[in-house]
Amino acid sequence: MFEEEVIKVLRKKVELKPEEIKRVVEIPPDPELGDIAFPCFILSKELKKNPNQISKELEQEIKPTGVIERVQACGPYLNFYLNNEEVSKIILKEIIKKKEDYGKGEKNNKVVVIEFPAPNTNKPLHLGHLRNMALGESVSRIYEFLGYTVKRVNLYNDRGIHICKSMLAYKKWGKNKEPNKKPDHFVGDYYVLFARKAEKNPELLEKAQEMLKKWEQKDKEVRALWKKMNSWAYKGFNETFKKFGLKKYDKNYYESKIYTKGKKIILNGLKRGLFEKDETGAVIVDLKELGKKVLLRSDGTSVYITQDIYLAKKKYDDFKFNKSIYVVGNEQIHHFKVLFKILELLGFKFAKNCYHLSYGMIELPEGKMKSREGKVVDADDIINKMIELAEKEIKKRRTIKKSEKIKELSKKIGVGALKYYLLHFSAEKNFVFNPEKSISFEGETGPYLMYSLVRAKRILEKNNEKINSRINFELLNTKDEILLIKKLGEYPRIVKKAGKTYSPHIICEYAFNLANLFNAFYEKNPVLNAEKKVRKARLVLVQSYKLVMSSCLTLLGIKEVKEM
RNA sequence: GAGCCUGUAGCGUAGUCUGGAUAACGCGGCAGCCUUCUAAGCUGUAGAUCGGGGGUUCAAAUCCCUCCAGGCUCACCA
Repeated sequence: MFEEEVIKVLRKKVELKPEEIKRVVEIPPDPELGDIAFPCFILSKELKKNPNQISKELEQEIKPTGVIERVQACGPYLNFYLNNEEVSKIILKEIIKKKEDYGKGEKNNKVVVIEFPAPNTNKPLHLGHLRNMALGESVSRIYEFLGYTVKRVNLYNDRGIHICKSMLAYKKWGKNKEPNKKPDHFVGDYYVLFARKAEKNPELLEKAQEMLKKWEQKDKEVRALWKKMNSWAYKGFNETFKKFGLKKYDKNYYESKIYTKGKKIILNGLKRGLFEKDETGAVIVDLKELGKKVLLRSDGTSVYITQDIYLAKKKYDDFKFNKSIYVVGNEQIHHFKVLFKILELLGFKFAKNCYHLSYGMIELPEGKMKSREGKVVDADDIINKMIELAEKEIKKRRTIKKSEKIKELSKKIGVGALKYYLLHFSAEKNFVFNPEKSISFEGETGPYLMYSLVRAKRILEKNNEKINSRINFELLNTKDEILLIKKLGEYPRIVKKAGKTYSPHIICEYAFNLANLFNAFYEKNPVLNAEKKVRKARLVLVQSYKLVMSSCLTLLGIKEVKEM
């Protein structure tokens, strides 16, 4: 917001359009070098002058006004120093006034549909799903914060050969048992059992195929078993969703209900000459550089992308979205390129508003995760392990007596640490997860953020004065205070950027830097014991920090604690 | 064979879109800081030919070309 002031001043002295100035002005690498810098390189060609000389001349010509306190040339850069008191006043007043709404976008009427994590119902969720969910939930929250209406949807891959495998194993060896553990794990055990048995008895696979046929023919018995086992899976998933802190889904889609749909759309496309039939009778589309793709098999049945085409349109019919986000791993990049291209070919205008938010694989120290071989990090296991570790940490550091309180705290801290860890990488990166080393509670972590917030809350709690922004802003004049305030001022811009690039990691980084500055401030600047006027001023700063950090944590899906 | 993604201190990352000031942060090293609002914290210090090589530019981690390494993918699996 201070950039505009600088642009205004520069426009009067420089033959550049405001957009051109806006493009080149930057924040100096070191606060000592000022608040905003104008690099003079772009002028040197036209004026045929050394940029160092230009900046010197501009320094002489420009007189400080308003929030601009000082203008100084430094080599080819013209550095603008802002008046700290003015800056503090503008930023802090805004935060205190808007409270939780600081940084929020205006409510707009745009709808964002976001789909995640789209699990298969034959086995429990794993660490990859948690990355997916952390991303999906955070991006949802960021968009809500920016003023959009967000519709969270899930797609259950609830039919197919993989489901029949667990079903068959249960039928053969399950003895009609009811789940004696978390029900999705119970189902998953039969999937693993099937894989083990099928190694020696290849005919089991044929049996599973037969079962799938029966399922398709709506065989009563098979369908009943299918319903039963899927309901176990859903029950288990919902527990995990809840434990991981996902908000409710607005709509669930089920592959079993849509897998034959979409055929109409394809046949219609065929009629319009968008697609063609090959010699076997299959409907295909030639997407040139993206390759060819079968849309209907020669026997007229649908393939996976057929239902995706249907679902994309269904989502549009259901929500009239302005944006449709798919949170899906990077192994499906090509699939989504193809899907979106086909939607475009079909003439759906919403095609250009579809976005594949892809993310990288998580590997284990010993290599890739493989669910069939049991080489996976199970979602529930890792969540529970994190909670246990958090509990250990609490007991190490604090003496809290109530075990209920410890439980609640360790849950929030453990899950918070996990979420921060999963979100702090940029999404496209693969990373190796080492259960022993990866997640810590110190340094750049979720608990670090939570802890700094606890410190702020504690100060506010112990204070019994009214906090209002009618203070003397000049009193907030230490280096720590000024840096913290300026960082707080960046928040609205940061959220916008995170939304635009679907990047929760930008919030992570910002929140960490902010907490870092707060901790530095906390260390050297006593609040409650300060002289009255200074105390009042610092309380406003602490309150502002609390509001912004709290907001960051919400966007990351991390729950706050009162103590830790 | 082709396409996409990744490669930055011992380790883990940000910065790359939109080129600019001494390449930023965490972990781990080393040296300090708890009679003061919770030390899950703070301060200082060492540590980098930004995968290699070329090019464009006044200026390249960032743009272009090429090579190397890892990952993902390339019509009737989901």
